[in-house]
Amino acid sequence: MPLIERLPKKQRHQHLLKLIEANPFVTDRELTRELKVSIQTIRLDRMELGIPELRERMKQMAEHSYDQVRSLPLDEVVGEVVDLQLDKSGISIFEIREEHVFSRTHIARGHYVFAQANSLAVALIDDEIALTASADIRFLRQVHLGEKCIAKAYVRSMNGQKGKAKVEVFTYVGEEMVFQGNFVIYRSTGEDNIEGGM
Amino acid sequence: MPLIERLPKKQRHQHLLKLIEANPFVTDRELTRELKVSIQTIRLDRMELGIPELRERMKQMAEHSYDQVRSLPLDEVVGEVVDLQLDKSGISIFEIREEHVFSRTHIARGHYVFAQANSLAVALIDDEIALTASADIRFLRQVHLGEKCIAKAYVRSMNGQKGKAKVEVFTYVGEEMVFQGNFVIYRSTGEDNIEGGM
DNA sequence: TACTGTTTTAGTACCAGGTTCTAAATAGAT
DNA sequence: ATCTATTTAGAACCTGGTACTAAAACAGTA
Repeated sequence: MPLIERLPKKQRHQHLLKLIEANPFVTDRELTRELKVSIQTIRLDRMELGIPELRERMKQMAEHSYDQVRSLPLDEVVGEVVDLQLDKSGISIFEIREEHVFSRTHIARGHYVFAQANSLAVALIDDEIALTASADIRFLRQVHLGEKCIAKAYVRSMNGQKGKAKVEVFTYVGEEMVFQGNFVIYRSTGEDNIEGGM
Repeated sequence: MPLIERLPKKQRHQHLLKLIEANPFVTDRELTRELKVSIQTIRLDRMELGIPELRERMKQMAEHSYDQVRSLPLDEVVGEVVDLQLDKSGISIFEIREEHVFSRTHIARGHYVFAQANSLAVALIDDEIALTASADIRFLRQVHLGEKCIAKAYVRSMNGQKGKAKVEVFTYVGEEMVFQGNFVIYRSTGEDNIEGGM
């Protein structure tokens, strides 16, 4: 019953975990070359650590991405739309996370706040294709990591079927307004009447 | 040489394509039950249609999602800055890919084009912290899947150390201007002199 | 030194989900 | 009937494993 000096195994386990995390596509055989142990040891280690075999790892990744892709169409909108009255008004919520901020300052990058507002403005328009033509925006104060942005959008005008819609968006964190934007959205009812737009 | 009535095969091919698209995780054996043909026929069909085996499909999906995750952290700046003269001008290139477009129309979502311009405008300012205060933007024409956006930014004015910088950005696809924006960027030289900004 | 227990290695059988190849059965048109 | 395309069958082989048995190598200790 060796009490001391049983570290190499634990160290190998750590090493193994790192190797597989670094490259989930590595086979057991490739790992033997890296860790200088037999393939059986690799397999025992994987069992102890609960790491599934290569094919299972790939399957899980594939299923994961498939689920994501399935839900991506919802991602045409940045932020979660919690209320939507087409051609009238809408509300969306967007939480600022690690990936949305400048790592140094933890302040949200402007384009995410813009993206939320833009997405909501576009979603509001009940039309085949709705694209942003122009926007006039103000960032009123910085938004920080962890803050929840609540964007409220209102359609201010709608001219005809081949026209532009004006949408005003206000984004709040709590009581404070952090962003304000006036969007002009092109609404094409199928025709090629767009001169510009996104 | 059967000239007529050779449709069942083509129909089966169509059916097969749809089944695999609907569920990429289906095995050949499962497909035999759906299509009422032998497993060899399924395999011949897959070959003719160039559809890889289940494991290869899963591997490709896994690699795809892995690549996506890998490339996300590079996103502090949207687009690749290819030229940068701090406080003067800069150029960045951004290729519109699948994940940047509306899946239905293949037109780029506006906020990506904005993000490229915004990122470049911020990168241009040689300061500790640079945040977008406001912007006035125009989307001049749609940008489509596969197009390369070349954004050129110029600093138009700079007032003092605690001031705002005005940056003008033009984005082109080839010769065509697709976006134009006037950004006001706050440059804080460490102090807390920002009233707003991203 | 011999005994004990852990750890590592080796080897075999087996599995899923295929590929590759050869060959036979079947269908359809002429 | 015959010719050709299509479909089916079967066997050998592949990868990257699992499951299991068994032997060796190591360590600590009595």
